[in-house]
Amino acid sequence: MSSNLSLYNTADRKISAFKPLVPGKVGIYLCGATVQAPPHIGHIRSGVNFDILRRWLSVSGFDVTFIRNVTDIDDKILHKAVHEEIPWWAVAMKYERAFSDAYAALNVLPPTYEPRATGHVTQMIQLMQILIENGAAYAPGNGDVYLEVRKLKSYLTLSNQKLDDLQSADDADLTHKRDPRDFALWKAAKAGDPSWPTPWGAGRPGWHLECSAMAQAYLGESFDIHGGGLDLIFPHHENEIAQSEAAGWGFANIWMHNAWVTTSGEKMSKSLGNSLQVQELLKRVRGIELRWYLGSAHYRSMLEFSFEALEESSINFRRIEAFLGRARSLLGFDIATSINPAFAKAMNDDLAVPQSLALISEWVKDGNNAITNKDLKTLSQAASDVRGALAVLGCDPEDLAFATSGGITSDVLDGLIGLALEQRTAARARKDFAASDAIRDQLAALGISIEDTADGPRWTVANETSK
RNA sequence: GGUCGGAUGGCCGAGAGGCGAGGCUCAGGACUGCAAAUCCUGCCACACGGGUUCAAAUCCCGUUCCGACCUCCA
Repeated sequence: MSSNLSLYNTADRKISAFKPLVPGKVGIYLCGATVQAPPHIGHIRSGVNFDILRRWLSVSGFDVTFIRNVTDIDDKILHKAVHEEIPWWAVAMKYERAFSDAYAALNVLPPTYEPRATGHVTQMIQLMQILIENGAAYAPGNGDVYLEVRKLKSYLTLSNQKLDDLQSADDADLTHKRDPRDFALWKAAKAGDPSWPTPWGAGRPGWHLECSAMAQAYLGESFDIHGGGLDLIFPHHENEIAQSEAAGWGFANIWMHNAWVTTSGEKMSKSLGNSLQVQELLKRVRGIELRWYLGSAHYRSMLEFSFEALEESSINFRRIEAFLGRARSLLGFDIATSINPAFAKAMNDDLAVPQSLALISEWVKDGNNAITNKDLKTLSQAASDVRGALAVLGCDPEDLAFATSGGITSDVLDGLIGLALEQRTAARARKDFAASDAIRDQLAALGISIEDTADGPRWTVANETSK
């Protein structure tokens, strides 16, 4: 198996050939959600972008182990628990479910493993033990444990900053810290908060520790790719690197970061209220359409959100979907999936999805022409190239993840609508267009659109969400 | 103050020295009883000022504007 994949690495800000640590295998760790609110499209864009990476690696022949964690304990969750008057773990479960539902609706594959922070306290304690033994971390005795960043031989290499240039935090408390920039691996228990016992006192994990511990637990001391949103570069990923390298681990080879969904040029703001939550947008467009939109820009480019752009993108997708529907009925068999070399070349170039979309448009055009020309060979190839590309992008309309109704069988529907269409065809034959148009209008009122083709009428059910 | 990124046609969105990616919208045309779908044609953009080059959206210098991060963040 060989791959020509090149990826951009935040660490050196260059695109380089991807070389897995173990030939044929790839380990990926993606920072997942802190489950303290329902997911918005920014969260899910990250999920979609890395899902495309994962699917492409799999299609390229790699055996992929994909880890995406759940941060189920942190300050915000505790605050929310007080606010919602339910236990902290109930808050975490509630929003973890909301994320899982959103991922599923957009056909983001479940990770190979999806570890929760609270399930890996043992690994975190082990890591802290190593760090303290190595002299990299210290426990001042109050139950906190800190990493001493001044002692690190290299720190802030990912964000290319200098320790002394950082603005110091307003709330830096030097009661226990040796340096204001030392960060907490472990936080001493406060009254009423959940805590776990450790050799240094009871407490709960700091944000950064969990990822180092869980990445090592599932992927080993060194692994291939670590991903997350741009904003995680500092401090989160810097601190993960600090912890893991201070423990003597090689950690991540490649760092990949997805860009924002922006509104009016700015990082998505809360001023839009709940309207950009995944569940809200799914009332406007189908999951497959939302995914197509979120995946359509390059993962390192800002995606400027607007409802208009979302709608336009959906129209574009429906055109492709309609083509596959026509191709399938014309060919009379299920369309295969094939990987066109041009598509592979684009995807291998740091996941050039926008280029891939241009290719798909070309193939759809070729395929439509082939339908006109009754060139089934060209049609078959175009359709399978389109479907193969859509599958990698997670937008294959045939994917069971997007299956709609299992109710009335299509045979029954086809028969019923066929009856109406026979009447209409008869009316048209005798030039009774008033009657034929009436039938078409009545079907349209039911959400069924009719297209007259050279081979007779075709019907499709309009999308419930797009009428 | 430090670090990082951005500005491309009506809109979205690629490209990173040389044929105007692609989509959406709009206009015209073909096909059609009409419609729909499809196809064809058109709409010649790269923040500003200099420079390098036979050739610059792309490289260099300068300027303006916008944004992200600096210990809560996808």
